[in-house]
Amino acid sequence: MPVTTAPQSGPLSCDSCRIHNRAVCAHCNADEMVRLEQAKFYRTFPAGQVVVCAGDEMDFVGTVVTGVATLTQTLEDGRTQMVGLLLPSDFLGRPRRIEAAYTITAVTDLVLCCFRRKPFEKLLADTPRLASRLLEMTLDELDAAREWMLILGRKSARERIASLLAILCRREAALMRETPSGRMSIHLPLTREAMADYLGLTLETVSRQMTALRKEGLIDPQGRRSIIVPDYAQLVEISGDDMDGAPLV
Amino acid sequence: MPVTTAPQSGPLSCDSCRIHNRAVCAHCNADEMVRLEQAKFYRTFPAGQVVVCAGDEMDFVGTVVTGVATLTQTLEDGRTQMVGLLLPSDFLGRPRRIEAAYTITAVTDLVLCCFRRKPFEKLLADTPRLASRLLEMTLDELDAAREWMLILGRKSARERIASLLAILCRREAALMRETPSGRMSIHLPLTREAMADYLGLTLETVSRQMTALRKEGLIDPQGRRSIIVPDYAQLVEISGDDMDGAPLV
DNA sequence: GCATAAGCTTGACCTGCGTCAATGACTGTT
DNA sequence: AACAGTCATTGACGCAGGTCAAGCTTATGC
Repeated sequence: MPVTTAPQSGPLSCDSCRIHNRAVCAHCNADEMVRLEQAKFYRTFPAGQVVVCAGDEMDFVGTVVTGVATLTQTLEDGRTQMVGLLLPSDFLGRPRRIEAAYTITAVTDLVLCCFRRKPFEKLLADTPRLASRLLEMTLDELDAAREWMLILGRKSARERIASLLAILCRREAALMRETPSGRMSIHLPLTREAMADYLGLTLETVSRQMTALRKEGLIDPQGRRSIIVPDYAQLVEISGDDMDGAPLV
Repeated sequence: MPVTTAPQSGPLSCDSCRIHNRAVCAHCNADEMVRLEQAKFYRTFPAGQVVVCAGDEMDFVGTVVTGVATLTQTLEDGRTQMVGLLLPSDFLGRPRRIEAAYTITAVTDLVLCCFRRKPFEKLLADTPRLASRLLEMTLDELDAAREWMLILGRKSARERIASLLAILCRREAALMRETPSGRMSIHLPLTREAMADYLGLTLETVSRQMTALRKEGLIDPQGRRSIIVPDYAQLVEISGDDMDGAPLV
């Protein structure tokens, strides 16, 4: 499988790391960063590759540096539900757990900043600032999961699509340290099938609703991986939310 | 509103606390427990009462000592989704956040062991064992939320009901420090409407599926708040899971 | 260039669950 | 006993979204 976007792998320095300020190491001081830098190592995965399968042993934890990965759960008969979408700065793996609870898949080329699990647990115990940041991030993830539960439990297909696009807008804006508004252009790394797995729908339904939104002028697809949202507020309007939602990471 | 089960409120000692070993304070040593004991206070709520509304200021955090509470989210048009079910030993509130993100409601008479938010944040910062336990509990809640997402996104009504009952079996067993198996009797504190809010269904659908499961002999309701499960394994069977799921808290 | 595959769109049809509505069961009150 | 209120059950009906199937677009390999 060819690597289409060159992953920035190799020994990056934490000084120049573009996700440091949002990652698990964000609150560490200089001394602590030295220790982290000594223990870290990078791993890369090409688009489409499985990072770990649910149930497999996972002897590392890490942070997404570039690319996108998904967490998915599957029933015996093949029904699949995405339960996490990992974007740059998101943390993966769980301290003190050996077996992976979910299947992690690289959906684009992926660069991870990793730590072996045991040494990371030691660092966690010795570095309150690291532990406190991890708690904060986990609580944010829990909030995101709960917003997602509302989508899965109570929203129509149309509202679900709009909700997903709105979430991606907010993420995109957060990266630029802005609040989402007006006309926006977002990157959509997911296939229709991945969107369906995210939203608890079938890929046909996703496709139909995307077509409908396009025809109504609510979205304007640019090629296969990018979308222009002419009016963010309008998107939120039809997502069913009343806009006062927490600033979802 | 009459109090039907006498809440064990009043100044309980942490020594005799029946949920200590599963609560946020579980890993604290004697010194730390002294400090917690000085800061704690109990609050009680009668069944049906709202503890806090989403968006309201919440100046405390706490642990469920006895009773059951729910976290719910609501869309403007009234659609409601439960996003958390708080049983004894579960933690509520979020350090460093003032506004409640969800509506918390007592579904039975409820006793909470509370701390004012600010002092608790101080304790968290000074007590690694407290912080580490809170992280562990939050990660467990995140796992539970993700299992729930699979239910909401991909399971049929029948499977959802079975999943909920299986989860309650596991919780019931965990309380007794056993693994669920064979014939079990579980307490069901939720109304049909609350079950529907949990499962992303309507109360009519819940009622119909409960009737169907009863007629098939998979459950045997005892009055309105209690159910006998003749065969736990069979319940898991029809829940769609393949049984190897994580031991869900 | 063509071949193959992966992903997307669209149509026709069907079904599981939601909606609306009536009735029943239980509990506490006067 | 009669009642009022809450919660649960059951039926009739309709529709949103699932299923199955065909064809289209775009990308990649030879």
